[in-house]
Amino acid sequence: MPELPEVETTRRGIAPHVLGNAVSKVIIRQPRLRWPIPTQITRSLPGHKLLSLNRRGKYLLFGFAHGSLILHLGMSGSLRVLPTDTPARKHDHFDLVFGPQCLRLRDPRRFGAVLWTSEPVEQHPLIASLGPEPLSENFTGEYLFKRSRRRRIAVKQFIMDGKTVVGVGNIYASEALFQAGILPTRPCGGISAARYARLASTIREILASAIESGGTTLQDFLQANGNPGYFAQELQVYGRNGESCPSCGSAIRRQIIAQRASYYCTRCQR
DNA sequence: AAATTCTCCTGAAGGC
DNA sequence: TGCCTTCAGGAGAATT
Repeated sequence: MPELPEVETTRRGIAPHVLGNAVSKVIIRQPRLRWPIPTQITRSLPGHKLLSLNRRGKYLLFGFAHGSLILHLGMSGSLRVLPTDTPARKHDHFDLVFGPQCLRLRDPRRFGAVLWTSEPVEQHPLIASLGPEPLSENFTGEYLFKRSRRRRIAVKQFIMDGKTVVGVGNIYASEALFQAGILPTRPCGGISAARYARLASTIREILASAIESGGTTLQDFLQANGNPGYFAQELQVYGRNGESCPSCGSAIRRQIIAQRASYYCTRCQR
């Protein structure tokens, strides 16, 4: 599923194929994603050149002179650059056609989104309320410490909240907490500044290294084979219920926290 | 304000 | 083989 590193990998993968090119056509096969795809873009986009392709959290932002297309991959979405005449398969809901090549959105579970705004994109409600980028300067242990005071939710929930920091999904939350030695159920408001400093570092490191080796995922993406994530092998605790902790050897535990499967070592994480 | 629950959807996996 | 049930999951919306 697309986590922040995979969205970034996607962005880097498709950018050279579409940036600077003019949209020739927009195809909406299934408008019912998380929100309806605005049909106006079939009329308003053709003829316009794609000027920028940025990422904010897990949102991809396609910049045009007269507005921005906001795209989210949800949990099963993928984007591919294909020859425009490639027959659409099941779940291929949306095409942005650039002459001979098209950008195709496939999303079996339809948790993704395609939206349009003619305002500055950072003012869009979905974007405006987002927390800092985990790889930016603003994201520090001190920030996490301050934001968590007088709150009681589990620290795992806290770091998965997009208002706290963007891009930390269920998998990387478990991994970062393991690397930081913090119990995911611990109330966020009682964690020290020193431990948050370590957590901010592990979040940054994990996401950065995931992006770093995103090339492999990118290739799969270009090969259009819907391959599973490269990182499955790198994961220390996620999905490893009952297996031994790579650090101390004791059994990894699975526990549902806020309706999400969470994995941790009861010995290494306090 | 903060926390919790609900919701969208489909494919995979498990039970019988 | 096949049908039915359960579950996973990103994140905004609704509710407490």
